[in-house]
Amino acid sequence: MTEFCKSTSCNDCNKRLSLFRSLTKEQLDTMNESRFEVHYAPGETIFKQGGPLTHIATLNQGLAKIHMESQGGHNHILSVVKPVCVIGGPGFLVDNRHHSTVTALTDASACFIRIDSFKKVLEENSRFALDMISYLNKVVIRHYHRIGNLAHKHMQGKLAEALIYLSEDVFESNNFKSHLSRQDMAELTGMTKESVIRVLKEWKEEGVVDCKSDYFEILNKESLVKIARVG
Amino acid sequence: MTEFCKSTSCNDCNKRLSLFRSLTKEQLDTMNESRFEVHYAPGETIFKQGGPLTHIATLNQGLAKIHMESQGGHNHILSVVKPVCVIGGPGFLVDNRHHSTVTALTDASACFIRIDSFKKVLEENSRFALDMISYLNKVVIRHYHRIGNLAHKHMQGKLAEALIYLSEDVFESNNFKSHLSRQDMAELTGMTKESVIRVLKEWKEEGVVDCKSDYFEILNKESLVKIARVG
DNA sequence: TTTTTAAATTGACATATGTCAATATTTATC
DNA sequence: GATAAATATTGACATATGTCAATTTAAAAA
Repeated sequence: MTEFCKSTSCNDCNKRLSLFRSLTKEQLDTMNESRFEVHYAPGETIFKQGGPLTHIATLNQGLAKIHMESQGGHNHILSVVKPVCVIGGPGFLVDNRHHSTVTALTDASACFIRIDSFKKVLEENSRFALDMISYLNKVVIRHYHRIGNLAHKHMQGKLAEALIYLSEDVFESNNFKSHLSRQDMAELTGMTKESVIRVLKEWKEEGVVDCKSDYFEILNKESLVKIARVG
Repeated sequence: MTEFCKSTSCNDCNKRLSLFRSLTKEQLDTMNESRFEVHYAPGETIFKQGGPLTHIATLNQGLAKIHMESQGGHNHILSVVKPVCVIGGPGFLVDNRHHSTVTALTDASACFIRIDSFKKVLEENSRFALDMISYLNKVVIRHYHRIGNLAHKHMQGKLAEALIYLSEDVFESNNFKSHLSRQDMAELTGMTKESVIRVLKEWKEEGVVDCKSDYFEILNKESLVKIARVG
């Protein structure tokens, strides 16, 4: 059990999750004791909103969307995540419930760690706890921007922000296969799928962004950034 | 210096901030060493977005709004805070910058604690660190709802959510003096001030919410909740 | 008080964006 | 490959909501 903990590294790139950098071998073992891996097909649910939060998970392979189902039947995607990341959920140390649903967009695998193991290590290792606080603060900063975008922006601004987010934060490339349907894009931006289609068409004609199915290519980043800023 | 730390209690109600419940006398002293109090008049800036985050503050008296200035000249209010609360900011342990501006809405006083003192205590006291993680998770949960509201709701739904937020989370009463202008209400909901006025007028006629200046009274909570849910 | 300034309100109007239905295209299933 | 199902696209249309200017009211200053 002292072997390199799979739950902290990506199956593809073997990149270590920076959040876990401060853990000792013993602490990794503590988490490993309860650790198990699960594989998912596209569309399968990893965590369900409202369900009990008994485990923290790390996404080790594939792509997933974190989304919320809200009252009026409207859904919104909070983020798109790739390996290696923690998909714990903010119910941890609060109400032990999931506040969002996590769904695999591609074939994916996740490692589950019991929350009591996770908590134990947090208590033991103050460096790890500070890293966790830093991680959460980064999430909050992202939410700040998200709220700003949604509150006072036109479709073009919101969609531009979303594409820049996918390009920079998720796929780290100007052309990428998003694995997101038009409906998903709508739920990521707070628009309707028809509006997403119209703006994408407009940009295709203007040579700003090209797209075919769920494949996107940002042709004129400068324009897109300007659109995102102006709103 | 072993006297009861003002920075962790409200000057009015003397309520202790639950986040600080686990601190020992020595740890309170550590924070007290660098602690100082500042008084503000309405409209004065406590923290400025973009400025250096050198201190964490606790709001001990008065009311403040946490808001963002964004690119297109549009502002949005993230939250309205009352004593006792931490107004640290998510730049802590990230980039040590402020990501929002904090402005006093009434006469207010805040205690400043140097971030190195704060960090030192977080490192020493794992219970405190876990409380901090719990606190941040609660913030994230609130943002989830906020994002949901902004993304796919009509004016009525958004304004209803805002009034319920003020009533339940901030003022804990069905009638309250908000200290918020119509413009502030607009920035809290992602609407224009004109739209805020129109919806409030509509509700006044229907007997759902009464308001005069910045004083609000929720007359029919049930209706308001339904409006918020339907969107 | 009077004067000045800021904030709130109202109305007319433009338009951005959602809704709905029809069609086309892609993907899945047999 | 043929059929069925899901998804994407297009167009016509309604309306919610922002914009702008004028007016009223309230607050601050003199």
